[in-house]
Amino acid sequence: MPNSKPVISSSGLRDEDLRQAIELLFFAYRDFTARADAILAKQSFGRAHHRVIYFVGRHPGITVSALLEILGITKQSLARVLGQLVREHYILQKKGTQDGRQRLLHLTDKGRELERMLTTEQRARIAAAYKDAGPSAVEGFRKVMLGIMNDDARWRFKTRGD
Amino acid sequence: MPNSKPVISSSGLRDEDLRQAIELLFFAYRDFTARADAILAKQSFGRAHHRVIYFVGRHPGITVSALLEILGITKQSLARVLGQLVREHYILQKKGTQDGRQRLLHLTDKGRELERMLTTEQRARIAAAYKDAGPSAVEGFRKVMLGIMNDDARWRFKTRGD
DNA sequence: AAATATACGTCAGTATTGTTGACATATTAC
DNA sequence: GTAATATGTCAACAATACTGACGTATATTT
Repeated sequence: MPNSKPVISSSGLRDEDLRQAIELLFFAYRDFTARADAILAKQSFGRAHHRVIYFVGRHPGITVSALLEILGITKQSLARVLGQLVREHYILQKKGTQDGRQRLLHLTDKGRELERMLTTEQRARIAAAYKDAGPSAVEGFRKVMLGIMNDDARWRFKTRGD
Repeated sequence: MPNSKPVISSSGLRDEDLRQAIELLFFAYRDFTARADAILAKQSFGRAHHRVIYFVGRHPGITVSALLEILGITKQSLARVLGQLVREHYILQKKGTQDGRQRLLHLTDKGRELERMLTTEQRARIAAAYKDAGPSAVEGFRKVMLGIMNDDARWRFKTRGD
């Protein structure tokens, strides 16, 4: 006799498949971040520092408030991490020319070097997975990931590369 | 003239694509976990409680050490959260019959109810993304996610559903 | 020019989740 | 009987997040 009847949720998809997706996200994310965390620990930085370094590197001249929105954390939470990175010269703040209230964030050479160290490992991991899976799988991966995130985050990707 | 020459990494993949993947992971995971966190906060539980509830629900009778390996945290970290869930009757511990040292973990009805509350939202999110993306995209998503995680985690999926 | 809004910083207190390290107990394996 | 294993527990600490309140500089509005 069959193992058991597949449970079909109201969406018409098998419950098992949906649960598997939850776990794919959990394990992929857990392992994806683990190595960078280890590197960071050596400099007594944490994952939060990594994220700041990453997004400042990605968007040179980003404002503090834009960074806050990306990270989805509070000003006070960011302040501790960002303050550290600025004091230790990983990040440089430049007063905005158009709007003098803004503090535009840039990586220093030191910051860029750390950023490279951290993401090299992650990029290699992605590259291996992409090569193994093949281009059409990558396209599917992108579609599903975009579908999972909120609308706000989604159009961050729509304006690029597509 | 063209925007700029695409940077090709040593893997033969465009650097931009690899960076985009990093961000897809970040935003999808961030938004995926956000709602459940909100529900949990109302019961003064956190994400750690969710993960324990989830994996015990997924693997009834799981041992403490197996759970520790899945979660990738220390015994002491788990103890606080698990102890709470046991004291408040979300999880039941049964002494192992084969090995009397083991404490096999099970959800109670109360625990199952909380589990359902938490994952209903997440399953709906996945279901919507899957439906939108289509079956072949889902297959690609699975391939890439499996490629991203470590080998240990990967064969957790190989024995099921495939 | 004065009032208001915005961008950013900072202080203080608290919760959650994770870590190390050390030690205790029950049970199984040799 | 001794050693290994599965689990629990105490204590101290660090990272990351939160809320709430207040301060300062600059822009915008009236």
